[in-house]
Amino acid sequence: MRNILIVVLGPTGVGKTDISIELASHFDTEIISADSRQFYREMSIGTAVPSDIQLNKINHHFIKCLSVKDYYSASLFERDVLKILPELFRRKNIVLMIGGSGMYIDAVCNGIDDIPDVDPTIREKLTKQYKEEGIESLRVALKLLDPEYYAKVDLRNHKRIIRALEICESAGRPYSLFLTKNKSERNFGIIKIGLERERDDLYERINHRVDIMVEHGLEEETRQLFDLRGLNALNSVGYREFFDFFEGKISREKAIELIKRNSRRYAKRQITWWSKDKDIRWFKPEEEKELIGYIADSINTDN
RNA sequence: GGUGCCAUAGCUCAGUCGGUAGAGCAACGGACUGAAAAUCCGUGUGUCCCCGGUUCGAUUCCUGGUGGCACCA
Repeated sequence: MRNILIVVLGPTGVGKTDISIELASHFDTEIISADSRQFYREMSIGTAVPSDIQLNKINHHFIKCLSVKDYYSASLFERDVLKILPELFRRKNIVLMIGGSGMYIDAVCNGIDDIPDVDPTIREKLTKQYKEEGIESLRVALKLLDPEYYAKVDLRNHKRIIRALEICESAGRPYSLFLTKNKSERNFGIIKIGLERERDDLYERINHRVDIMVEHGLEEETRQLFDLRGLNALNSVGYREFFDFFEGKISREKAIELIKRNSRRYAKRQITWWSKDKDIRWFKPEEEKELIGYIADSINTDN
């Protein structure tokens, strides 16, 4: 039987964790987390990592394996997942990958173009330029270095422009030359499962989950990370809002309210990301039997 | 029971000296290749409480309801 990676995705708060534990038990396998914030061991409460009970019951990978100080990326995730998969497939025919980080999931499923590494000081320099001279100066540079990308990039999004510029400068060639969009071949099958809920239901769960996080000590977890708040990993929902509270910019109540709102908006962005992926088969969380049946059928048909 | 005030977007409210309406928040839609829980773009979504009346035309003025609030009993 061919090896298969079963990807379970869905917006934040939809109930991925609980179902993934059920699925892993049922199919007797392990879980790869594809959540770009659950990687960090300093961030537990605010990222809703699986409970210790769940972690003890099922073998998890890529949970709390990094420090917020570490650099990480979708590309590194692709590399690291492809590195451990052969060993997992030696033990199990199917492996679960659960998460909500669309780009990370795509990197594993489709691959991501090979683009040279960049010296961090180049990005720092460009970021400084952006802050001091504004986005127009970045546009001018990009138009010169990579007119092709300039023509199609969102010229109001400084992160996209900085990314392109740092590659141009670092590689000495236009960024657009590296973007092949070719899909990588994988030597395993992939089944994508999406979990969905009615919007009202999802938002209610998100709001409630934030209250639970606060009860469980999110404020304290965040306070301990205050000095590191400039790090990218901490530019995350649930953390940035509390940092603003600690700095006196907003009230505690406002911070909690904003965590709820920003979580809802994040969920919407996730839904948008997956809306065009026709390979995803969507299920409601209560359709667990159908879901298990679908996976079992897929395993038998996929060759 | 009486008197007064109010009723407009999901919420809080503004406004139209009569020509079918707009702010904030919330919400909705979209983009996305090593920062992605990031970053960026777009969109008012409305029986102006209800039934009548006056008027060419009523969300606006008038009668009567209904609901809410306040005060007096």
